[in-house]
Parts: sequence; C-alpha cells; structure tokens
Amino acid sequence: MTSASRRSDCPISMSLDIWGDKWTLLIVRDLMFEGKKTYGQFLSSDEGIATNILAARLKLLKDQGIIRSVSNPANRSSVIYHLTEKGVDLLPLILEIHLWAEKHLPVSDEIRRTLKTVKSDKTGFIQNFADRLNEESRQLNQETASPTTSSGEN
Amino acid sequence: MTSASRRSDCPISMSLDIWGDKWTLLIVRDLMFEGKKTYGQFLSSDEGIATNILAARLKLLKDQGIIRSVSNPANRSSVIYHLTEKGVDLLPLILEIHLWAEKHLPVSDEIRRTLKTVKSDKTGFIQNFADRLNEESRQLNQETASPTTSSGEN
DNA sequence: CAGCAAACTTGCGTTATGCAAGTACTTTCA
DNA sequence: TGAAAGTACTTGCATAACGCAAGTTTGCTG
Repeated sequence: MTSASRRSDCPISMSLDIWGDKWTLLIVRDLMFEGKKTYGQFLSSDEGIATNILAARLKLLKDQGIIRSVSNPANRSSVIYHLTEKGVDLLPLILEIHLWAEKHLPVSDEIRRTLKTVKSDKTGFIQNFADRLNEESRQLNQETASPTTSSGEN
Repeated sequence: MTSASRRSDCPISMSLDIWGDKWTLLIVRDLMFEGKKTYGQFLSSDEGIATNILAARLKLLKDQGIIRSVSNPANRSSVIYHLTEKGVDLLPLILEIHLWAEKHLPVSDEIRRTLKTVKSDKTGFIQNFADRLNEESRQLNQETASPTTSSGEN
C-alpha cells in the first residue's frame, strides 16, 4: 500500500489518517521534548510501545515526511531519527494538547508550571522551540546522508 | 471498564487515551463545524463510521464529559448531542490540526480561504466561536434535562 | 394498530495490536 | 580474532479492536 486510502478530503480526517492513533504522536513528543532519537530510546518510554508497532510507526512517519533518519557517524549500528520541518510544525498542535490536558485532566504540578511560562508567550515559545528543533535537524543532515534509503522507496 | 487503564501520566498520552483514534475527533468536528447533532447525522458524514463504532465513541465522549445528550423536546425518539465546555475547549486543537494540514496536506481552496481569515485573528476567532458553541450548549440544557442517564452511571 | 423512523445492539469475519522470540549487523573487549 | 553484547528491527501467534450486515427497541404518524 503506497498510500493508505483516504477516507475523505477533510483536513481533520486526512490528518488523523496519518497520526490518528495512540502511538504516533508519542514518538513525536519524544523527539520534541525528551531528547530521544533512537529506536531503543523510544522503546524505553513509560507507555511501553511494542517493538513491531514502533517499527511500523517509524516507517509511517518517515513515509509521510514527518521524520527522517540518519546513521550515527560514531556508531554505524545505531540510527538517529529527527523531525523534519513538517514534523516540527506539529509543535503548536502538541502544545494545544498540553493546554487542553492541563485544563481538563490531572496533570502534574511540574508540567503545569512549565505550561504557565509557555502561555505567557505562546508565539514566542513556539518560534524559539521550533528554531531549535530545525537547527538540530539541519546539523544532523549536514553530518550524514540518509542510510536507510539504500534502494527504492521504502 | 470504568476508566481505561492510563498508560502514563504524560498529558499527551492521557489525551490520546481519550480521543487518540481515527473517529473521535471527527465527531467533535461534526459538532463544531457541521451543525450535526444526532446519531443519524454523524452516520451521514463522508468518512462512513460504522454504527457500533459511533455508539461506542458517543458513549466514551459522554463518559469523558466532552459531550452531553438531551432528548429532543419535539421528538422524544431523537437524541441531541452537544459539546460541553470541555469539548468546546478542543477548538484550539482542532484549529491547529487544520493549520498543519493546510501547510502540509492537499487541502481544498475553499478551506484555505476560510483558514486565511482564521489566521488573521486566531484568538478572536476562537473566542467568538467558542462563545457561540457554549451558548448553543447552554440553551439545549435549559430546555431539557439529560435523558440517557435515567439510572446509575452509564 | 400498522408502518416507519431514529437510535442503538449483536454476531461474525477481518484487521490491527501486543507479547515473546528470533535475526542481522556492529561494536567491544579479552 | 573471536565470543559476547548492543542496536534495530522481523516474525509468529494470541487477543483485542474494527467494519459490515442484520436485528431490536422505542416513539411517532396516519
């Protein structure tokens, strides 16, 4: 299946076709906020994603251009994933999820404190954070080319 | 299962535990933008949700306090669903999905035009629209009490 | 009271998920 | 240099969720 059949032309529906499940955005979260970059690090997250599901989601995110992978120059057996611009652009969405959860779900005081500063200058925070993520991404691409796309479109 | 087991305390994870699937946010969309209020109207949406899935999601949304249902005073055999404040608070999130999709997915020109005006005053749009939705909700609650909660917690 | 409509429920086949184990390729180190 | 360990997956199989078609229930309508 080159591209899963789209259910409708609605932007929400199309978006959910991509990341509308219980795992995909958690990988994005890990890439954004947890400094996680490798398969093993994603596996170590509290939610406990299964290995096959993780592999499937990473492939989907790559196929959709939301993440990219480069081989670790220091260790050829490890793969480093990072967000593309399309992935970084999910930041506002992820933040709004946080803000909704903060208002309506039992969220820890620590996270509440962080969100307080976010809310004081949402636009500024997004810009700064996105810039940082894009810069990270740029550096990784500079160091190495994509390792996984050795033949054909995967 | 009174409340599905939470995977972690992360706000993103908890939120996805509630509406992290391919259907739930489409119901919210229909309630917000499409003027749909009944089971039959949700069924008629382009994506073609199955009847059992729709019933399950409506129950979940109600259990989570995101929607409420009142019986139609004019026709006791029809049920009218509407967003609670917790549901209306999903508006910023839904808008950010739209904006991401507009930038990265093939979205119709008509929707792009609408989003242009949204972007010109995002905060104002959210306030106005949320006020309208909350007012709608208030009126429905005034007319009737909840019909479905006739005995115990459903 | 017959017929119809609206809102679900049920049964069952298909697909996706979750768990445990296994494979392939590096890297490390005695 | 070769055995052990690390990293990134794949595979097989049981369980759960989904999707479709049909049936049930309740209220309205003529």
